[in-house]
Amino acid sequence: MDAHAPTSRARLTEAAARLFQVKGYHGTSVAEVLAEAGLPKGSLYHHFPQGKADLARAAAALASDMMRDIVGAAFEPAESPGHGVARLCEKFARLFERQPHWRACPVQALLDGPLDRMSAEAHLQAWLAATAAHLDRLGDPAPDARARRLWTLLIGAWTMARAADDPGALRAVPAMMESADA
Amino acid sequence: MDAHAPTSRARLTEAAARLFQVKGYHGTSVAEVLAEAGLPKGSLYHHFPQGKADLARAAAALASDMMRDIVGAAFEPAESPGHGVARLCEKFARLFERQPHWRACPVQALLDGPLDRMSAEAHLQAWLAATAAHLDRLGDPAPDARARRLWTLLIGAWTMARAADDPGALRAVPAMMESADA
Amino acid sequence: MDAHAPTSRARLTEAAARLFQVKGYHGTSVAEVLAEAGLPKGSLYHHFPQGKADLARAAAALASDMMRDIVGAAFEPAESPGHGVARLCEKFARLFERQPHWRACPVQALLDGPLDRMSAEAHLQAWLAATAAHLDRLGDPAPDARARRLWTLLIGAWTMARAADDPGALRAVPAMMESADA
Amino acid sequence: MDAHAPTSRARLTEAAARLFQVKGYHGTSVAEVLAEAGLPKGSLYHHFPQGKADLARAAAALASDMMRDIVGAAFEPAESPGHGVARLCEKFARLFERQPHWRACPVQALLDGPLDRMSAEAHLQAWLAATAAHLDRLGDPAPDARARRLWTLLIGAWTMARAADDPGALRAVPAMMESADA
DNA sequence: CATGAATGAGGCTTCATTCAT
DNA sequence: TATGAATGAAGCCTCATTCAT
Repeated sequence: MDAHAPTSRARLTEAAARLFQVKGYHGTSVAEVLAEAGLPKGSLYHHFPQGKADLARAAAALASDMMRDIVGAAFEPAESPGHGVARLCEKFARLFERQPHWRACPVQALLDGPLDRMSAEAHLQAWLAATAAHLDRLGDPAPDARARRLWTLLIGAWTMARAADDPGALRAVPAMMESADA
Repeated sequence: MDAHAPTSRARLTEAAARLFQVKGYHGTSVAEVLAEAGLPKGSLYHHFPQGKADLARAAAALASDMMRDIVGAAFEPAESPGHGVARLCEKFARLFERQPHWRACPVQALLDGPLDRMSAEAHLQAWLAATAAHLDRLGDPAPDARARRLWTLLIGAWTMARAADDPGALRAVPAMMESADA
Repeated sequence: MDAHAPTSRARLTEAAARLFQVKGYHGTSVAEVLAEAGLPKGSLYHHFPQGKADLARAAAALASDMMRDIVGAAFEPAESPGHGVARLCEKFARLFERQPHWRACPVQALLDGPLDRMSAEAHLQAWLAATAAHLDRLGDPAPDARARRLWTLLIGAWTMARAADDPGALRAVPAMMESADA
Repeated sequence: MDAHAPTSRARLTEAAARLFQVKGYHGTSVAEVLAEAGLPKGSLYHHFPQGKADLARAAAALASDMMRDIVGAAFEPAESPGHGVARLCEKFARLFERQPHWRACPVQALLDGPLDRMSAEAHLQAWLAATAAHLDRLGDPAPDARARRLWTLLIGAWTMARAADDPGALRAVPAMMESADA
């Protein structure tokens, strides 16, 4: 009702998205999600009748929407495909540095837990499609292949960044996009 | 003791490596590991006094050794860096197709569970170093950068292959290594 | 208020009577009752301030009234005690066949849940008394004993019918009433 | 191992049989069963991997065996069918008086909870068969019909005894067996 | 009067681990 | 050494009920 205070459902979804991303679906208890959201025990099943699995689906949808927004915010002011790629990688590097739950690759969260593979792939394809659309708009001659290449590198780099506890791998992605020797 | 029949400890480690890779550390119960290994309930703590965490460390070490062997087997008969890369990607694609637990990216398993980040990175660095050594031997002018690029792409491609339920992404990696436009 | 459309209270009572009879008081949740009645979550406590226990009392009263009506409908057109008994047993057999919730013996429902034993016995005595009155009117020489005998057999036969998934036991009651050898 | 101290499994089964008979399957919590058996929380699933439903099956089997023993003990010393019937009813009346959990009709317990109908009927048929065998041995001319009649009356009488809080109904069964006018 | 949201106690079950044999 | 039994904390979920609107 109140547009300013987030609803209980939204708080649960946000808390779940954060926790599942860092600790995984099985590594996160619903009690933790409720505590993170600041809600009492019984309030989960009112908003998510299917329980934890429902929560995972909502969290994945939220993460997917956020990712689409981040891609949009990175590419919209860009003046060239390369500029957009650089902006996106830098955004991810800063998220990695500043927000603990962004240290885990958001794509991995889609593949853990009860989200069926088809839904996970649909989310991933949405990100690829959004990226390709921006690349196309900016004049990239092969937007689909470039988007796929970019995301392949991003996922791998994110995993390496996490293992190294350093966002350097994410910042190295633009150079890897430009040349075969980087 | 018997060098031909796998010992109980080895069977536990192998079962754990398989299960942790697919379902994650928190998604796998010790009961499942014991069932997969075909061993009785009480036998875990004889071989792994620290319990599940011990098992995770042993499983990671086993997976790491296997990966080093796979890299070696791919690069040793290779006649050029590109040939080695192609052989490695094809090996991974076939593992993905033929063995269910290889559908999950083996690097991800290092980042779940109680393995400390330093150990996970050490395993990953070992794979990078082994790959770089082979590339160097085969005459690659920038073996470290190429190894890093290869593994970044492999990790990303593996994740995409899993989401798509198709090893095509892994087979596309060699082309991505060669040119900035692939 | 509307005499033609059943009120919310009546729909709740009927739903509860049906469900408690089949699944028992503890086996039925208030959410199920509300769903069966097609009413929203919050509406129970407007009609039954004491909640589930209140509902159980109303359901028992409703079942008791229905039973008295069934006994009346069976015996009123009867031309002899035996005819009335036969009609009553046949009615029960048909209810058993046609309405799922009549597969469970209605007397059992009185003994589960928060209905105090005195109330349960009062309902049962009312059925016995109604039956005895009809038998007396039809000229039975020992109406009380015959009513008691009839209901003892009916309760047992109903239980057997349910276990056998066959109303035959109910249809066998009239013969058991007539002779010691049936 | 020790033949004198009942095993944990036996204590659980006995506790469950008692509690399910009085309070019903849904009205009894596993915590209550464990408390009644004097065992800690985790010990149920070691002996009954399927949990509460398994416990219900074991409890029904135990109750069924006990009933067969009671029937045997009543009829073996009997000198005639009528004598056996009288002894059985008196035994049940005394159980009703002396042991709280025998106030509930043991047949009803078979029809509550997860025991499938076929199993419930099998138990009931076993009691009928045991009773008929004894009646036959004692010279009853129609043992099957008489056994069926006896159990129909017993089940009904037990229910009435419970409602009345008085075992009189059970003690009235022999007379009902003998004559159509009782 | 009517209702969706909220609430926390308690339900059943699984867990990793320890113990007695 | 090897193992089935034991253990209780913690897991997810359902429950009957109350409340704010």
